[in-house]
Amino acid sequence: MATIRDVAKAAGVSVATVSRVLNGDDVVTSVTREKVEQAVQKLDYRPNLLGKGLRQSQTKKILVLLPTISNTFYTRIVRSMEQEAQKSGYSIVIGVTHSNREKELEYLQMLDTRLVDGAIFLSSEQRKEELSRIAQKHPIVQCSEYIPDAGCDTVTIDNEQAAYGAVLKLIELGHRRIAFAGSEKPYTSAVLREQGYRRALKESSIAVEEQLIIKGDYSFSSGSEMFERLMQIQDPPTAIFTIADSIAVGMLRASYTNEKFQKHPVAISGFDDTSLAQIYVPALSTVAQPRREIGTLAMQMMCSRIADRQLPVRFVALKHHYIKRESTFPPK
Amino acid sequence: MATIRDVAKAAGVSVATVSRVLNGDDVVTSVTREKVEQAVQKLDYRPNLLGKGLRQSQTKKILVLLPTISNTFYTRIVRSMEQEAQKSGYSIVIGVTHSNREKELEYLQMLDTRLVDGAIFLSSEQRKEELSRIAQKHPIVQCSEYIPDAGCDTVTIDNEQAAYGAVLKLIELGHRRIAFAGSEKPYTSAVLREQGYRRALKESSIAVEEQLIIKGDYSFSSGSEMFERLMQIQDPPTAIFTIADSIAVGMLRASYTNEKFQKHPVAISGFDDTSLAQIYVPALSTVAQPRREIGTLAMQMMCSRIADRQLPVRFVALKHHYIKRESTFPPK
DNA sequence: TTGTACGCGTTATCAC
DNA sequence: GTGATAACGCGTACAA
Repeated sequence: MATIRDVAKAAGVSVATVSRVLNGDDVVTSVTREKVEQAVQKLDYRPNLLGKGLRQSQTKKILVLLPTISNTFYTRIVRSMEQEAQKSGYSIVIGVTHSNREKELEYLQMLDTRLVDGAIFLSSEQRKEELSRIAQKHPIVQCSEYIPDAGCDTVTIDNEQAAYGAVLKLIELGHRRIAFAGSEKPYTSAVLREQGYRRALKESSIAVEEQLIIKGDYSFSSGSEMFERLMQIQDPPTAIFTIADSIAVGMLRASYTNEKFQKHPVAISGFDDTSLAQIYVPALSTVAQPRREIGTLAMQMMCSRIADRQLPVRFVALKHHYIKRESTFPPK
Repeated sequence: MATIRDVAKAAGVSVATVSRVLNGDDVVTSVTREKVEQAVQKLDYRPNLLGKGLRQSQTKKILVLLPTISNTFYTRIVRSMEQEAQKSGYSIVIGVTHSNREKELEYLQMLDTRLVDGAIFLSSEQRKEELSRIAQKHPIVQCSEYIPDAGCDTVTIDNEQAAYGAVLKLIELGHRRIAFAGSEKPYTSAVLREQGYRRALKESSIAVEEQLIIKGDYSFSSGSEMFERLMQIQDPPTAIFTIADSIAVGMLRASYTNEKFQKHPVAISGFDDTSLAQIYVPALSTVAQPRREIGTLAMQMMCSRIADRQLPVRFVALKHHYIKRESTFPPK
């Protein structure tokens, strides 16, 4: 591959001049500029970003860390990040961590090794202290899922309030026995959503029954299993609030499979409004996060953080909204 | 951040020695090694990959280009790529192209600019000539979706045969009026699947009716629309072969929404065995690709290609298999 | 066994 | 307006 020196030679100028043309320095005369551009064209020259990055200590790449790509919740967030990044001359690359702490650290090496200028977490398995330490050294933004007080910029929603509102909708429909299906792992969003669930019940003078609170992971099959478990309780719930669409869909699947429940369907509420929610039968009532805004703001935070490392740490909670579809109805 | 020079100074040795320790050169005595390692520890030193990459002309990163992350079909492929890459000291980063040619080219710049050592396409919007040109300059592998004769290594399945087999299953169930729902864009897989569909009909002495062959994109809504269109035909099909689970699910959704079809359901066959297929109601009959093997082999091809650019171009088609579930049944 | 010095490709600071 | 040259951080041939 051609280097800047080759171009300089071909154009009969110095490498300095080539660099100036490449970077739009307007001191060069149009004649020399023309010569250089022709040489660039002819040699199909592309600047080596390693050399450039080495010199400038930046590569204009942002690393976006996803726990998995199998959740369509991330699609629009990532897309809006991309668009926002482009405005500032950045582009993004994605690392998939599979919720594995080692894998995460491996990807974060790209910060130390200067391959990327910053990293945005959609979810993290790090401890608060570790994350805080990393954020001290590098531009880090947390997006949607987050670890509290980790000393890095965060954009999310009010998970407690969102869950509270969703459970209230079930109560308004007439439900009194409402189960909570959450996460074994204490993700912040999961913890807060449970708190919202509990508050909604309490404020409606409904006793919180610990046996109606069960936990698993975010897979369809976990949802199915949790459903079976709940239905084995003597006096099963008439409604279930879940912390994820995937769990809710797993439950709906289980309720369909088991004929016993087809005549007395259970109201099920999801979370995140993934593409699954509208396409499933029955369509899922769920909480929608402003994905576009979340992604855009996260990237804005990243860019401003890179521009000024001394900025105070910011925490923003954007507005969610509830979407009523077919999977919630009055108790039968 | 500390540089190799800082480490050298702290350890009281030369940068050369530090470099040797870092890269496991066994000529250094254990005493000096110890000194260096302690200095590395103390300064929390991480080699700058830009410097290293500049020197060695490689970054040990592979770019994986996805058209979208909202298709769970890619999840396992990407994961097996990761695992295979790790064996050779590589790691992967993902670029999402949104099936946009410009975006693709933008990401491919990372090859020219030396940020990654190779790129694997899960789908490409480039023309054959352009792709061929790029593959001449850089290690390129096509995976699953591909452009024929583009002069780059390819791992996929026999799409024609897979479609042929799936349509045959419908014929065996007794269907004679079988529709084909494909893609407006002439993706290789889509074209081949249509050929397989046509061959299955012909070999079963069923006339191919062009009005039963319709096309759209891969979205749920496109699937729904295509279903509506097919059902408006005077003598509608009793079965539909689709080239993607997403299309099939969109169709099932539409058939549920429209009460007219609930009593005379249409058999629908999907493609790819995404996570949706087993969770949907009815569960989807579909063609499964060996995702793990596809991803593993693609990465093996990449690594061997990097090791030897002169290797002959390879094309491998792995074995698919058909999965019968609830969405296909005899005509009613 | 270890150190010196050069080069990888680029940008930026000087002179001219 | 342009050119020579010193960095950036690293690996390695060569010398010691």
